[in-house]
Amino acid sequence: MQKDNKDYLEHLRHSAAHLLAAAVMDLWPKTKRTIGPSIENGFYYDFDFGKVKISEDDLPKIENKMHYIVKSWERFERHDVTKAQIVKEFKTNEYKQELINEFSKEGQKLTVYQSSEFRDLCRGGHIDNPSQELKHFKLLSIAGAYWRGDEKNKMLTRIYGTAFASQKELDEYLHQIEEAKKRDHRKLGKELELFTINNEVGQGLTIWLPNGSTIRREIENYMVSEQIKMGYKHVYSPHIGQKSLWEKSGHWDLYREKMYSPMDVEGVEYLVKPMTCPMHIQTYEIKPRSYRELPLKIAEIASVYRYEKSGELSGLLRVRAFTQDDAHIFCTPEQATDQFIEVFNFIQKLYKVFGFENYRVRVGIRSKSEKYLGNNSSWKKAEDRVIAALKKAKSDYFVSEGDAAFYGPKADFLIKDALGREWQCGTVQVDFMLPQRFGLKYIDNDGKEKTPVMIHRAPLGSLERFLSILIENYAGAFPVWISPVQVKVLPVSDKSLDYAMDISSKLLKSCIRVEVDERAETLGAKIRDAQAQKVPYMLIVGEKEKEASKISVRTRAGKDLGQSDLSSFIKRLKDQIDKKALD
RNA sequence: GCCGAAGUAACUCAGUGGCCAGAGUAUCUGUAUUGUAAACAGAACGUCGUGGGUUCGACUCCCACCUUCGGCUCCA
Repeated sequence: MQKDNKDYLEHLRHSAAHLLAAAVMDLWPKTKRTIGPSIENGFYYDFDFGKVKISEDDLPKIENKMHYIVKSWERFERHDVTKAQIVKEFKTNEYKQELINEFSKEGQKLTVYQSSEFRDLCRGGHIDNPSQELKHFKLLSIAGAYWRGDEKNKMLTRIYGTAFASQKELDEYLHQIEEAKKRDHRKLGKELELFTINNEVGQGLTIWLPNGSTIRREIENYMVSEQIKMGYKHVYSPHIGQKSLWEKSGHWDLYREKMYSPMDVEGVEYLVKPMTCPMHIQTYEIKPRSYRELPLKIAEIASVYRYEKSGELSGLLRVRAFTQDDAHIFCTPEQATDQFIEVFNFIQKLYKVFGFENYRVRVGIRSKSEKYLGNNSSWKKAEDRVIAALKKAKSDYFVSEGDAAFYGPKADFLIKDALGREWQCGTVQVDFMLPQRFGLKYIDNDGKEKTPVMIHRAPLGSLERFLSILIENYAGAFPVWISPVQVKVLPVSDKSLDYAMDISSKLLKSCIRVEVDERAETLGAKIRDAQAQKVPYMLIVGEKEKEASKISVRTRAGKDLGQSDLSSFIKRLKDQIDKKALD
């Protein structure tokens, strides 16, 4: 098999997982091993260590053992086994027993793969000769993981590692991880003074600092103006509302664990809003609606509050108060597909503007569970509608069972952060349930009352999450249109400070975000600091520029663009801002 | 919430069971007035995450808690 082949890498990593298990069993013979697949960037193996505590300090020891064991592994031998044989072999391992029972029930053939002394229940997918090929691996971390991914099950110890065909590729991968950490939005958020999350305010609660607020405001303004062009109507709604609102919507029943406890206001229970749908429904209900008004698109940049378990919080990626670029489209059933496609295309357009190309679309449909409202036929209809719309939009997608909202199927946009982790951002959801529950109606052209369809959508998802990925994507060097400071004026010495202030006020009048570095520092230091702040343009002004009534332009890429006059610089900058040029 | 790790100055990080815990950067003061990535000097800055315990003595050892990080579960 070709060594640069994706399957080869999977086989290599799966083989490494076997080797990891062998090393662990050698070091801690009482351990119960479970499963060890290859994953996107490596592999893992889950163990039940019993009473033994394993920590990251043990990883080098395990790695050494792996290097030792692999020398005697010249092949993976396949053995077909009967259920009776294999049950006996793993008689003290309830996890393997569970797998064996399941596999044999499904009529699968049971196979064991053996290398040297080590045998494992496995369906195959290995490299030919581990002693020759399996040399370049590293164990990376330890984590807890529930058996079969279920919170109700016992927590096992998962050991993560990675393996490559060559040392060079392994080193490159490890280097790449180190590089990615430099783009971490939490690190950049501090360095560039974008936001702060501290414990005085509370876990998962963001304060946007001036720089971050500027970025956010630009994006919000852009969203609002684009949506106005598409016929959206923007509203404002309160942050709390009576609990009965969410009882009516069904959220209280199905989503309660995500909401903060009700507060008592003069004997009536209120909730801090975890989502805005019921509020927007009120805007629909103010008067009888005609089919002529549909689609009615109600939008709001809306802050919502959801309880996330403390261990789930992560920088801006997962917070307890976040802001959605929310909207609800009320339309006729006939309009639903086209409305869905319009939203879908809008999201794709937005992501292009922000420079995201590597995202995936996940279609969430129901699973066999109790957590959904409504009956089978309306669900089937809605799911078919979403998939038909995606086909019509000619988009690639993958279907994921169990990822539907409780009121309907949805399509989510998944974007990767610096470390390659995927996060759900944009979402479009088709909803036949809430209009019914709230008794929404419109008068159709035949004079009859009908129930509209609702489309819930948030193209960016959460501004907090979207911005964190944006920060990492740009490594803090934002496109000019959203850069907190677009131009930094650097006087060569105090002598040119007046001229610098003059330039600055002209830029301000042209609505350019500008700052003057007034410090009595050397020019070199001023440049260095402006560079560290990733300011797109530095204007260097000294005696020469003052004399010629010009400015010298330097970019954050370190390019000296030479002298130009201010008006042509402003014109070029404005143009770049208007075009939302990526750089 | 669960598993594992970490927490020392505003930031990045050294450090040792024993005088008063250090460095660089940032801050403040002074000098230099500077031409495309770091001027020089001085000053100030710490409940060593919090609370208990062991000890003659704890930043260091033990316990509990808090927060953060990597995962799991959950999710925008």
